[in-house]
Formats: sequence, structure tokens, C-alpha cells
Amino acid sequence: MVRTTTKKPLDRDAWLRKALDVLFASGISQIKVEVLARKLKLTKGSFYWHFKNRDELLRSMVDWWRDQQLSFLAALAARQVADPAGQIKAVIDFTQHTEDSHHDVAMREFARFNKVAAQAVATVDQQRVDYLAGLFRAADFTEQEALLRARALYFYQVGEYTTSLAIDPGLRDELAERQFKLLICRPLDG
Amino acid sequence: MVRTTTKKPLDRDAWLRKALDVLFASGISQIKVEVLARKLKLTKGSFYWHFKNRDELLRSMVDWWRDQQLSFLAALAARQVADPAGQIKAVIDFTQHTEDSHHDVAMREFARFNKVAAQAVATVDQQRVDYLAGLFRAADFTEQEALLRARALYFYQVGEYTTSLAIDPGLRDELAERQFKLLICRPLDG
DNA sequence: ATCCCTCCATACGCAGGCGTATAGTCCCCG
DNA sequence: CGGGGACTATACGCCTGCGTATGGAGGGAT
Repeated sequence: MVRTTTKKPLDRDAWLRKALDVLFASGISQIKVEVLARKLKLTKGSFYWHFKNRDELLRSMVDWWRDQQLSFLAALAARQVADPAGQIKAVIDFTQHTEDSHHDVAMREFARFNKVAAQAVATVDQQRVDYLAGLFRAADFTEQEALLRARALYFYQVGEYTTSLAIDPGLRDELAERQFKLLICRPLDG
Repeated sequence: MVRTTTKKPLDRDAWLRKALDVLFASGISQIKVEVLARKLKLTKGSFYWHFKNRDELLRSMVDWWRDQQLSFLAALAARQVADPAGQIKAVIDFTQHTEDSHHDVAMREFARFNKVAAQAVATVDQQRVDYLAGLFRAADFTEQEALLRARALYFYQVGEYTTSLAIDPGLRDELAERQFKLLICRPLDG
């Protein structure tokens, strides 16, 4: 064997996972070495053995999130598109009932003053919209109309978790349904 | 006269304005007494004479922003609605070419872990959507369709400054135009 | 058994941030 | 001109956070 492999990153990952937990739950301002150490019942000595400094942890967090998002999207995009409209509907239903929008919020906050995080968020945003635009193109919309609808759909999802608009869950689902109809409708004029 | 009035808040406002500048430019994490003092070429002694503590400053900042947003919206809503579609278009054009979306981003970040700020953002969000929904109702949409379109429009704007999607300015304007057409189009079915 | 490598604890220095205490300056009012 | 209130500077104590230095503890290999 060339290397013993897969023993070293074991507890480094514990730090990384805990850091991501804290990021998603409490924001980037709570990513502090001492705080994480307390939560892990360890001390800084451990941290600075696994990581060069705090910034290396931040970069690792960004890498993890980006990779996970991109592989998820790659899996989606790899599937053959048989029923574009149905697939769009499926995306709406999926994001409507998932709760990892917290991750997005935290990453966007993180990205505001961190170039590495900003780059990752930009990449993920772009890929997501590209994927959605592909679905609308497959539904026979022109390039520009597909892009508009992809952005409209994506922005609607982003807006729902970014803003603080209280709404009845039933009404929310109803609006999602109507929004779908609006997005697949053909413009009345050319 | 019951009070001498309007001399005391003079330099208190200097602190407040500078704090808002820093908030909008550098985020809530940079709102630190010493930092502001340096920028104002003053010392903490001044700050703690005008404010009880840092939290009182934060509350004042929230109050200022909420009041300013609500009075702006009140002025808008007070105008008579003659041409709903035109007014919707005007809103799109306005927000498309204004640059105080930075304020919103900063306030949303602020609001994430501050109840006072969260309440203010929630109120402003609600009022904005209410206003937009009113325009769509005036354009003869049903209550629910008006709400959907108001949210879609608002979320589109929020999404544009929340996400990191690079786009050519010309294309961006073009899409705004097409989005307007999409939002005022009637659903094909009932 | 011993040596070494991995991993962690402890202790330290340094910086910056909050809030307080206290003394000083300026200016208006009498 | 003298006093007092409004405002500011200085100095301090305390805490928290980053990063380093150093001394272990434990386990596998020879």
C-alpha cells in the first residue's frame, strides 16, 4: 500500500462537520475555534493540529458545500429529460418541502465578505439556473424565455426563504401551483 | 416651551448616520463602538454619552430604516392609481436602476439574529408586497392571482440582488421587460 | 520494552471589543 | 467672571478570540 489512507481525516472531519452545523444554525459569526472546541469537548490544541488556522477551516467548509451542491446538481442533470414540465413541477414540489434553505442563507451571508465563499455561491447559483433553463428549453421555450423562466422560478424560491413574509402553508402550496402554471404559459404576443 | 428641543440629537445623529453607513457598506459585524469612533475621529467617551450601550444604537438604526422605508411606501400608496399596468412597469424600472438594494441585504443579514431588526424587515417586506398586490388587484386580477404576481415580482427583485448571478446589463433589462409581460398575462385556464 | 508518531491539553502572549470611571474642555447663563 | 451643564478624552478592568509553544498520553512497530 502506498498510504495508510483514511485514518487521518477522521477527526478532522469531526471539526468540519461541527463547523458546518454551527454555520447553518448560527451563522458565520459563530465559527470560532474556542466555540467549536467547547462543543466538541476538545481544546484548541486539537484544532491547530488538524488545521493551519481558522481560514483553512473556512475554506474547507466552502469546498465541502460546493462539492456537495455540484454533485447533487450533476446527478440531476445526468437524468434523461422525458417530461420537462413534469420535471419542473417536481423541482418546485421538492424545494417547497425541503428545509435546507437554511444552508443557502448561511452560505450567502458567509459569501458577503469572503471571496472564496462568494465564488462557490456564484458557481452553485449559476449551475442551478442553468439546470432550470435547460428544463425550460426542453419544454420548447426559446433561449431567452427559458432563461427568464429559470430565473423567475429560482428567484421565487430564493425570495421565499430570504424574505420574512408570513404565509399560510396551504396558501403557499396553492401559490406554488399557480406559479407553475404561470411559468409554463406561452406569452400572448410574439 | 416645555423643552429646549432639537439641540441634543445633533451629534447623536452623526453616530447614527455613520453606523448606518458602515452597516450598509460592511455589514453588522463591523458595527463596533471603537470602529465608529475612529471613523468619526472621536472616542468611546462620546458614544457612551449619547447611547446607553451598543444595543441602543442597533435599535436606533432599525427604527431609522423602518421609518424611512414605511414613509416611502406610504407616499407611494397615497398616490391615486390611474394606470395599474404602467405603475407596475414603473416599479420594475425603478428598482431595476436603483442601488439601495445593499441596504436590504445588510438589513436582512442584521435581522437574522436580531429580533428587533427581524420585526422591522418583516413589516417592510409585508408592506411592499401589499402595495404590489394592490396594483395587480387594480389591474383586475383576483385576490389570489394578485398576491401570486406581487410575490413573484418582489421575489424576482430580491433574487436579483441576493444571488450572485452575473448577467449582461442589456440582457437584464430585456428580461425585466419580458418578465413584466409574463406577470400581466392572463392564465390560459380558469 | 522502547521509540516514535499521532493527537490532544495546558499555558501563554497579543489584540480588540464592551462598558465604566474620571477628569478635562467649551460655552452659555447668570 | 464664575459656575454648571453638555460633550469629549483618557485610562482602566474584563472578557473573548487567534495563534504558538510545549509537554504530555497512547498505541503501533521494531
